[in-house]
Amino acid sequence: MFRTILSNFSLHVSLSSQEKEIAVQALQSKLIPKRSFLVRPGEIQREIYFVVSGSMRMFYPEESGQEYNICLYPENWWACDVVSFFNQKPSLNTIQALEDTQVYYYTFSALEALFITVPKFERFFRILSQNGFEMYQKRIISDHSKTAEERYLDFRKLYPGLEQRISQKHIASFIGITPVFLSMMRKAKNL
Amino acid sequence: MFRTILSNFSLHVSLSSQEKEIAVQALQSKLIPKRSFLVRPGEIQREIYFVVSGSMRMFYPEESGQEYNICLYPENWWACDVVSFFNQKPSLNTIQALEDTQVYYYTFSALEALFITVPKFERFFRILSQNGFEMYQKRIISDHSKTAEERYLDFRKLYPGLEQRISQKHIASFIGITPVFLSMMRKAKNL
DNA sequence: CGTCTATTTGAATGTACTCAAAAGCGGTGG
DNA sequence: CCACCGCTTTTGAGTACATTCAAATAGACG
Repeated sequence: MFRTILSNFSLHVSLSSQEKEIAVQALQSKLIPKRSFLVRPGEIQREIYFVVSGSMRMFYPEESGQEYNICLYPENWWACDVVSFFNQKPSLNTIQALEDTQVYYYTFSALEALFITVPKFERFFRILSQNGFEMYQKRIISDHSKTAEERYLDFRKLYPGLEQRISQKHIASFIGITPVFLSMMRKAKNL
Repeated sequence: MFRTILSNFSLHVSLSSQEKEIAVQALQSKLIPKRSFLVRPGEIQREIYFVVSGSMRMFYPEESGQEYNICLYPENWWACDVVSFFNQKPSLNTIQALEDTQVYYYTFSALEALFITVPKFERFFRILSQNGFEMYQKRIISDHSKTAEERYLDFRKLYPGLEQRISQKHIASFIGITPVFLSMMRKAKNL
């Protein structure tokens, strides 16, 4: 049952079976219906989610009503406004389920407790944050150096198969183009 | 002498005079000549720099020879490839002085020692990282939502006065446009 | 089935880029 | 200290990439 999350932990730390047990005990789980929200601007992110199935997005809702997808979270991704969660300060963003989504999650306080009992997890989540940091740095470079087509292909490499599960407008928003242009491009280039 | 760095610390942590003393003792300082390099791709970032005067840039050097400025660091900024430094893994980027630059710095091991004697500094540098994280997230949204002109004005707000000290091609690279277009835009709009 | 949203299509437009050449500026050596 | 060389910025013309607006079509959901 906890196979996927345990193998995710093992990407960065190696755990004894006892440590695995402790980590798993502290987890909670829930099903998030499509279109429902986990965090909204002004709220503090109090939980960090591991996506078992389904997918979510984090977006910045501009005053104009425009939404900018910052990150997509399919299976095996950790979904969370990292800045809000680790500083327990209000989020600027919204996290929303794009499909019915099954998650495991730690509350902030459960995670604090886990850090004390099994300090390795501090390392794990530090690496997780740093990977996010690196991913965003690369996105900036990619936005400055690549065409929409290249960014679309990068999206498909980063999130294999996801393009068949979520609407094109969310993909367009993620790569920073209009849905209209994504549609034209896909047709013109047979993508 | 350490006024600027101490007031920088006090943005996020409050320190006793003894703690200040310890922090300052662990600092080293050096002068980095214009155009010289602090980190190069493949090297591990072993020091974290506080800019006292002058300025530096971090850029990603593409195979093609093209360079993409990821961040600019004038006075009172901490300059460092965060990912390389905190994980002590090879950097992908280059850090270079844009002017003769005076810095204070901690080596990685000096900082580790400081974290043990004055744990508050762990908090300080965690907040520093998270601020970087947040800044990059905002850059992505900005790249997806704003025009070159708006991004140029944002640049000038973020780095007051810096536009008179560094070459336009570095500004253009930072905001993700060509130097030619920056020049045209500044003329057309009297910026 | 009907409504609402998402996608497609087309035409016109705008923003930013490329290429090329000229002008400006800064550092270096004679 | 001046002259020259190399790099940066400017200027102009032509082009490409991506957007907007609008209307038609297709899909999803109650």
